[in-house]
Amino acid sequence: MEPDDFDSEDKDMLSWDINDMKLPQNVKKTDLFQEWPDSYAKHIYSSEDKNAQRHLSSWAMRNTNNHNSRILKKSCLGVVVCGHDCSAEEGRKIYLRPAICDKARQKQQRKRCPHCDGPLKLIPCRGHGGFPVTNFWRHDGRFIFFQSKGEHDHPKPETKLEAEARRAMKKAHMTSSSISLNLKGSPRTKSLLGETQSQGSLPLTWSFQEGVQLPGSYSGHLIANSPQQKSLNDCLSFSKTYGSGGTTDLADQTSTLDPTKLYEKCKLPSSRTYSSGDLLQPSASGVYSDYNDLQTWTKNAALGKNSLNENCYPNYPFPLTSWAYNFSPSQNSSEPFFQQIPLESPAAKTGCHPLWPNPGGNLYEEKVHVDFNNYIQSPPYHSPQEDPFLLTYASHPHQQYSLTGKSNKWDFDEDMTCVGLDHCNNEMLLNLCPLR
DNA sequence: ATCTGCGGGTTGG
DNA sequence: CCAACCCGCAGAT
Repeated sequence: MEPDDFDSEDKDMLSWDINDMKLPQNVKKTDLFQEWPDSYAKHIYSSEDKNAQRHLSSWAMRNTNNHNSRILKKSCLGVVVCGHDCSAEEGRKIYLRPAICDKARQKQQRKRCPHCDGPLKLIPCRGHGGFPVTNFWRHDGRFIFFQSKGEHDHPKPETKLEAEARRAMKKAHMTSSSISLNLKGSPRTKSLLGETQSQGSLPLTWSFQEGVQLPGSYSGHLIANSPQQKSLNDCLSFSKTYGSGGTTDLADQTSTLDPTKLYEKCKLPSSRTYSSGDLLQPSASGVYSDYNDLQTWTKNAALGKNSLNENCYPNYPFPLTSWAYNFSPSQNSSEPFFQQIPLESPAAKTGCHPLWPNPGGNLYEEKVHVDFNNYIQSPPYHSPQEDPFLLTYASHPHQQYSLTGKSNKWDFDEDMTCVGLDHCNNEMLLNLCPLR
């Protein structure tokens, strides 16, 4: 707050390097957790920040041995795309999250595209001098220092939450498969089910926007009353939508899914109460500190894209995953915060919202909704990198990243070769403080 | 079944 | 010496 301090503070915040013997300890202001750090970013988080404690990132980061127990190093695995570059409805592409574990990744690559059944291709990250982008985490004193090296040269994969949500969905589908057969069995639906069962990958490519609209304004409901029920329905509608293009009629299926299970993980953050005003309160958390973000948000809202949904997710408590992150909303200035938010957990992605009580805080354990988005996605205004999932909305061709064949930005030169690589581990969660 | 972190070990610059 | 990576182990989900 005081200008003077600010300057010196700023310097401290930027002049350090993760390898320095001593890292600044006079940090007055810690950063809000960044879900999609990119481009040589540096952040100083509070040691209380759960997301930081878990070394989370929405990029698929695997653990890398740097033979330094004090500094945790992780490298990016890139993103898994359809080898046939298929597009779901509306031009959406599929960007799956590479499994972190080598074995799981190999297995994943043997699976087929959830949409066209084509082969899956791993686009490796080469954003750091041809090597994967690396992230470093170091716990020191009351802070957790984060440093990123390199700039991701591929689309964002679905987040961990989204991937979990997918799995959950799949499970739900399996569970209710018998029923579903009777359900509206549109061709689409059927095929999806089949895929799901045989492939294990996401079943669908649903359209996020259509399917996920939150009912109404989000603001009020963030916490609303029976969010769970609602969300469940929403969730279901997703899948259904995907199949029929409809929207909410999954509710009827809901009952078949064993809501109990779905909700297990989905407790809404009951303790938190957010008022609609929270959404735009940048100051409180710094969330919307970025004017552009706000602008974008506004724009979306105007467009009727339910920005909330996209950005903040309203209340969708989608049961599928545990959402746990509380990312701060404003990410790199380059990322509009809504990038992916569409289906993803709102929280997860952007951090924007009301559901998060304290942006740097830990929501971590809350669970949430789902994010299907990843899978396919299409957020309109992002830059390629920003969109994790899929990206393209036909209607918003601007930044699509289509991986079209070889002309794409990402050339899969390695075509399937990449598939073979793997390593294991990485990304986020857990490690509550290993690094000393 | 996976994720995540650790650490031994190899390879190439 | 450093960086990238492979591999297996162990604890936690």
